[in-house]
Amino acid sequence: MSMMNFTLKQLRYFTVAGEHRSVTKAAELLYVSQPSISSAILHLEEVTGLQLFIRHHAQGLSLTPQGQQFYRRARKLLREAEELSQFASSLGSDISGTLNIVGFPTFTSLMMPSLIKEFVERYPDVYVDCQEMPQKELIQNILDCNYEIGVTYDMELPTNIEFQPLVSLPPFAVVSHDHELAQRESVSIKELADMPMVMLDWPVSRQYFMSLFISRDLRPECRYRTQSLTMARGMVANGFGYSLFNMPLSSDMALDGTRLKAIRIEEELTPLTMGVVKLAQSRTTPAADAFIELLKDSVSDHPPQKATAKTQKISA
Amino acid sequence: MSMMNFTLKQLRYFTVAGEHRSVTKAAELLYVSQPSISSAILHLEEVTGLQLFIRHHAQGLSLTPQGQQFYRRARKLLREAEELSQFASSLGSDISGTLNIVGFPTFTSLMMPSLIKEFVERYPDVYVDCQEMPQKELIQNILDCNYEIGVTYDMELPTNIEFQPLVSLPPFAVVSHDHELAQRESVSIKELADMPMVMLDWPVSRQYFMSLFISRDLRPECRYRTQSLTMARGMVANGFGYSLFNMPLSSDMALDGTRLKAIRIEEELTPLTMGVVKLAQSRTTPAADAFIELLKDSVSDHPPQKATAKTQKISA
DNA sequence: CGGGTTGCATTAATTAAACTGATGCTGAAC
DNA sequence: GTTCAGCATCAGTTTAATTAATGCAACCCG
Repeated sequence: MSMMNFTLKQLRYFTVAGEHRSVTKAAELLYVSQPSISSAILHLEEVTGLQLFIRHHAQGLSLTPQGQQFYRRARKLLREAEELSQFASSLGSDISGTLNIVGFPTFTSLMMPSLIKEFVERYPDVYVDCQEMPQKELIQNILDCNYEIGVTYDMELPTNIEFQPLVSLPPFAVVSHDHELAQRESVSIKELADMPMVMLDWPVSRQYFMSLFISRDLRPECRYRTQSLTMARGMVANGFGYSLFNMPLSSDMALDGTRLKAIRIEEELTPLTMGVVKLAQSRTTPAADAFIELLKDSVSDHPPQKATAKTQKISA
Repeated sequence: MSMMNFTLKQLRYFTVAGEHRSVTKAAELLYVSQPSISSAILHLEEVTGLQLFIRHHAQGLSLTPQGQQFYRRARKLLREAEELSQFASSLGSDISGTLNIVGFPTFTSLMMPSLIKEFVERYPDVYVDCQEMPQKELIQNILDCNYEIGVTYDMELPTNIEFQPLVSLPPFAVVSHDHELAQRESVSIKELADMPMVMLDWPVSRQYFMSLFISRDLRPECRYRTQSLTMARGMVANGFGYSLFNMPLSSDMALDGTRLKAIRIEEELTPLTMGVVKLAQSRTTPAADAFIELLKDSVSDHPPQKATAKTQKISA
């Protein structure tokens, strides 16, 4: 198999010789010796079995009819090789092509749509593919190079994943507007431990929320669990209990119209850090660099909350 | 200029490694050593400036997003190179492509249309380009390789033109149906010399017709000249004089309806030989070979006149 | 018609490139 | 922690490309 017994260089030598009807001229133009051209042509004639040129003694060459047909196709191939070469260099320098992003569910649905919109407006040559999925799967996809960058929490990351922190998200409590805590300005974690809790049950965030209690030798009254953020909001708003979030509420209304309220927690709890993950060993594409830059700008302009937030501010 | 710092072989090594996510596997499949694959990939990464693969220690490679994009284009180029290779081998073996023919005017208009029709019916993959032009120009075009084969007379041929005789065409006289010779079965060249003649004035045929007289120390009464065969027929049919032809009349009627008659010449005159010309040094394409074969068959089945014709038979 | 010229092919020697076997190195698996 | 898998590196070798010099055959010109 693989009958390509010729090289691009030989094709190039051949075409230039064909264009100028001269081996000698081609050698001059290509800055090589005349026998190099000659042998390239002979080699092509050898492997194709065609007579590509007629040699007019003392006055150059001319392409045979077969040679002309072969010439056209050879030129085409060389053009395409050149295009590949330019494509490769544009891949390394232009902000274009496809950018594959994967993000942690809550954050992604909340932040990415507007962010991607701004990004593609600024860089219209980029096509963005953005998916959301749980942490474990996300990391696996980054490891497998299915996605170039991920946007998620600094949790359960293997050593060969590089994490670039974007924003620090301390947890806060959420209650319904008629909850006993609704009028309080702040609440302690110790108080919360005795109240019924609605647990947002993502694989990694659950462990995090649990650790907030356990590190203080507390045990939350974890009465309800759900994997849906919308569901959790609804349950809290309907008075099932409080919940702990670390992404801003964005709206104080649950899907059924009942209302929520965010309450600061008095203790300084270890925040979750949201950031960009990628393979440590992989260079980023220009498109990914640009996206990360935009992400940083976006976070510093409109922080979901301040990176070092002591007090809690929830955007309406 | 010319940034193609890679070879087809390197692209091939790269793509196979990409497909199998393994340098080692690619080396096995391609029957080369593992460092060969490795260095090809490194070279490509060098010249493109891209990181094509991520090396997972002890468990192969995977293509980076950039690597995937480069891979697709590389595969495309390799496919096209393979196609070029196959195209070249089909050029040398298939009866297909374009066949350029050039012919001497009278013969071409008379014989080629039906011949080409039969040819393309038998070999539908061939596109035939057939032109007619005077001898000098025809030969120049053959020398310049603008046409692969020519169909013409064995006259004024340079040494590096190869001539393959097809049919011998002795000249005959043509007169109007009410000419004084019209009822004669034959006429001598000596008689004709004193009669008014209509000369078909092609560059080479004129010299030939003149030589028929001059070699016998005769001088024709060359009253009228024309470069148009149709015109010559018309003038003869209208009684301007006789003419000498060597291609069959094919029809005994001139364009205006007046009639012609062919008369055998008593002397055995040196015939013109019609044949195929091509560059001596050039191999013929399969299509040209097939065409020449058909030409030979056609001539031997329906000879314009017998190659050694003594008596004159004119097809209606 | 012969010497000079032109231009491709050939040759032999050189240089560059590709290839190989062996070894090193690093993370993964057990 | 030890072994294993798998890519990179190295040094030596084989192969291919390149070159300067020469050969050769037709064209050109006086």
